[in-house]
Order: sequence, then structure tokens, then C-alpha cells
Amino acid sequence: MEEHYTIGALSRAAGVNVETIRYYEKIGLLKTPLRASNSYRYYNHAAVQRLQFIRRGRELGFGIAEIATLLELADHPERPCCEADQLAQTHLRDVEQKIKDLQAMQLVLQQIVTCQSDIAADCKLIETLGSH
Amino acid sequence: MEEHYTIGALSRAAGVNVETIRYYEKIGLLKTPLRASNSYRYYNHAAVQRLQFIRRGRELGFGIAEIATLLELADHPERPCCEADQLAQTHLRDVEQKIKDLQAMQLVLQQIVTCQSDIAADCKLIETLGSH
DNA sequence: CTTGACCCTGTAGTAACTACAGAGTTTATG
DNA sequence: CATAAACTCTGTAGTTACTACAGGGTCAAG
Repeated sequence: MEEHYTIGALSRAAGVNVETIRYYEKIGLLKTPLRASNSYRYYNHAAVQRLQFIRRGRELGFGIAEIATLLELADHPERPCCEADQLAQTHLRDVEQKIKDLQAMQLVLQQIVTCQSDIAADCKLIETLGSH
Repeated sequence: MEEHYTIGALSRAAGVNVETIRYYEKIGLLKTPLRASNSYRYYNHAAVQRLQFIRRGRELGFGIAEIATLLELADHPERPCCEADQLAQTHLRDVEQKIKDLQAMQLVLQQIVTCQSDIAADCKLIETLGSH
């Protein structure tokens, strides 16, 4: 059970690339790992889980600061989770707003893309952007 | 009709902030304007239109490089606009992909947000991120 | 013993701005 | 007319979350 990982093994296990792991360490999202005599980083299974937690958070669109808060909470299961709820709700609203913004773009772009003209003079896209 | 604008007036007229205008000039998206004797930039109405074109492009989610291409085309109405069509189509696909990604996040977040527990130990968000 | 696959640190680049600092200029007000 | 607010200038650094080297050291296989 006493598995340990080099940074490359951790990378594969958690699905996060090596440079990113070092970056997370630098910004304090991952605590500094043990070092072997050759100064290589060595990680344990807990690090894999922590990194997977981070990756899943990122996949849901949470920012680094938000994930740091969530990790803190995960480390202290006795604390109230209203902060996590708050984060999730705010983030959901952000996501929904982004979807709306993108759908508005989509609508305009769909109208433009039907353009069949040959020259820029009557290209719908150019016309749309240049209209007063 | 011979209106001229300081950078602040241009900013208000086009809805793009002053720092951004100077930034666009630096990266070559706007050509260097005339200068008054006090070294203040002075713009004409064409600059307003050009900047509005850029703003609309950005609002549709186009990148700076893409907008540079579109401006080139707008300046040469005799050229074929297949490049603009191509840009619009590619960009539309990107937007649609982003919408899909965000909708996937939305779905997961909506399930999480229904969480009614009091402590982090059984918070759905933390649980979701930490599940093996 | 050498080749290739790792690992290290540190710096710079990405996108598209935004935010100063520190200075000069112009305009409005008393 | 003085002065203060509002504007302009240049130049640099910060933002987000990484990614991409450069220039080295280390380790395992053949």
C-alpha cells in the first residue's frame, strides 16, 4: 500500500501534466512534496487524490482560488459547508450567464454563416461588423 | 463634418476604453493616429467606425488576429470573402463547442446545488470532487 | 558506455486587456 | 489669474492558468 510516485507517475495517475503540477506547487495549491536524495519530488496516494480533486474542480470551471477554498473544506469535514454551497451557486450563475452570452453570439453567427456572396463588398459578416 | 476626436472622445463614441485603444494601436490593430502639437492623439470619424467594427467583432467572440483579417477584407471590398466565411464558420463551431462544455458543467452544478446538508462531510460538491 | 527517458530550476510566452506611476496639458471654477 | 479637476502622455507590471523552452543533472536499458 506504501506506493510512491515520481512527478511523472503522479501526472499519469491524476491526469494533470507535469508542468502544471509544478505550477500548482509554486502557487501553493499543492503543498511541497518530499524530495529524494537526487532532489526528485516524491508523492503518495493522498497527493493523487488531491490532484484529482483539483482537476475535477477545474473541469467544472472553478478557479484556482475557489478550489483552494474547497480543498480547505475537504480537509475539515466538520466545518459548515455553506461556503461551498455559496461557491457552487455563484459559479452556476456565472456558467449560466456565459451560456447565454455564447448563445447570443451563436444566433448572430448562424445568420451570418448562411452568406453566399462571393466578394467582401456584400459579405454578411463584414456588413454586420461595419453597420452603423 | 470635419470632426476630430481626442482619445477620450473616441473612447465614448466607440464604446471602447482609452487604455484599450492605446493597446490596439500598440499591437497594430489601429494605425498610429495624427498627433497635435501637444502630442495628443487626434482621430477622425473613420477611426470611430473602425473601432466600432473591432468592438462588434470582439462582442461576437472573434480574436484579435481574426479581426485583423476581417478589417483587411473590409478595406478591400473587391476581394473574395471566402476567408471571412471560413472564419465565421470555424468560430461558430468553437462557440457551439463552448456552449456544450458549459452545459455539461451546468448539469453537474445543478445537481450539486440542491445540496441541503450542513457540514462539509456530506456536502455534495466536496463529495463530487473527491469521489474516486 | 551511451542513448533515451526522465527529473531539476528558472524564465518567458500566451490572450486581451487593466492598472498603475509619474509627468505634462487643458479646462472649469472662484 | 490661480488653482484644481479632468484629461493626456509613456512605460511598465499585473491578471488567469497554464505552456514552452533552455540548460542542466540522473537513471535504466542494451
